[in-house]
Amino acid sequence: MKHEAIRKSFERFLRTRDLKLTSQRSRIFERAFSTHEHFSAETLYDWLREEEGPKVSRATVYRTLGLLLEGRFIQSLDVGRGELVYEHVTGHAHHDHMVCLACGKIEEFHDERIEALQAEASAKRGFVVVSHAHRLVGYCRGCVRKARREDEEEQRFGGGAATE
Amino acid sequence: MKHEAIRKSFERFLRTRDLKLTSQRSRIFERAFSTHEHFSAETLYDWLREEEGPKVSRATVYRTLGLLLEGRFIQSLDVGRGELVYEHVTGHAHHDHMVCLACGKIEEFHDERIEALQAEASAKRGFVVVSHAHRLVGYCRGCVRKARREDEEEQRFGGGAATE
DNA sequence: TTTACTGCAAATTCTTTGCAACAAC
DNA sequence: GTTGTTGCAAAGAATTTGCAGTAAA
Repeated sequence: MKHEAIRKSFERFLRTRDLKLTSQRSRIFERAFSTHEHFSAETLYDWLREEEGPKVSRATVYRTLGLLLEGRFIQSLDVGRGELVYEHVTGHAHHDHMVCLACGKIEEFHDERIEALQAEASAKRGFVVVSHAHRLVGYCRGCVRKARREDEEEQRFGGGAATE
Repeated sequence: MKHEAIRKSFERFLRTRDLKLTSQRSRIFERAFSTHEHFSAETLYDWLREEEGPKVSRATVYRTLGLLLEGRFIQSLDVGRGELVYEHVTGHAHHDHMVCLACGKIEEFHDERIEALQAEASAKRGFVVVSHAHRLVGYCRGCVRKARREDEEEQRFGGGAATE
């Protein structure tokens, strides 16, 4: 689905629920869908603050994210501790995540075979799946390389004690 | 690994880090490992409050959970929004989770084939996995049945509008 | 004009922390 | 005795909420 169609869908969503299309909601929606990055409520709030346009308060960001979530336009994912992170789901194929502990980058991956096995496991238990979260936590290729380089240098120059 | 051995391992863990085995830590450890249920910090705190023994404050519960986490005796999992939930990992085979939205029950499942595909996906991207969280969210068999029965009764007796 | 929306600041929820008294080692 | 621990209450971080003014429809 392309941007234009998604926006229409959001407007329809608001109308069916007798909600109003305010300039704040519009800005939040546009900003959230103009990126392919994952973002937290705070990040989105910061973006909106830096860019020009009608003022949007933090409370409204949270409230609108709630709406987008209900409408299944976006999806939240828990990336370790702390704040929730969002990504748009409409117009974006389903996928799972790999979260890098060092740089925070979130890579997406997808494997039909895993999905099939998941379906099999839940069917066997009579469990009806509404959504699923599949997250691998570790170190991405770039950070692993970087760490390896640093280890080598440490060896070469003789470093101090290893600290965390 | 059986209980006795796990406790020894915990004591060893404390000793290597020059930490002390206090009655509070001991109680928290014993309580956490005496159940196969998943628990939150608050739940654990409540258990300790109801049962008799040396007083344990909420702060100490959090601090000790932190220690157990560092020592990989327990593992945390994000079950939807809000608080973190813990389970012991030592002496317990690896598994994934199905979380029921209706009753909150957490079922465990495991499939070697999924693990293998996960390993394949991460290897392909040069991603080094430290841990993973795989969670299916939905409705368990019991709750699905219950909901179905209620739907049938609603039809039979003619219910009002469906509300959330 | 009606009904919903927004910003603000205060409230909540979960978790962490500073500090003085206290208990392992 | 030392050094790490505890409880308490206050602090923090993320998110929610009550309310009076404001803006869509």
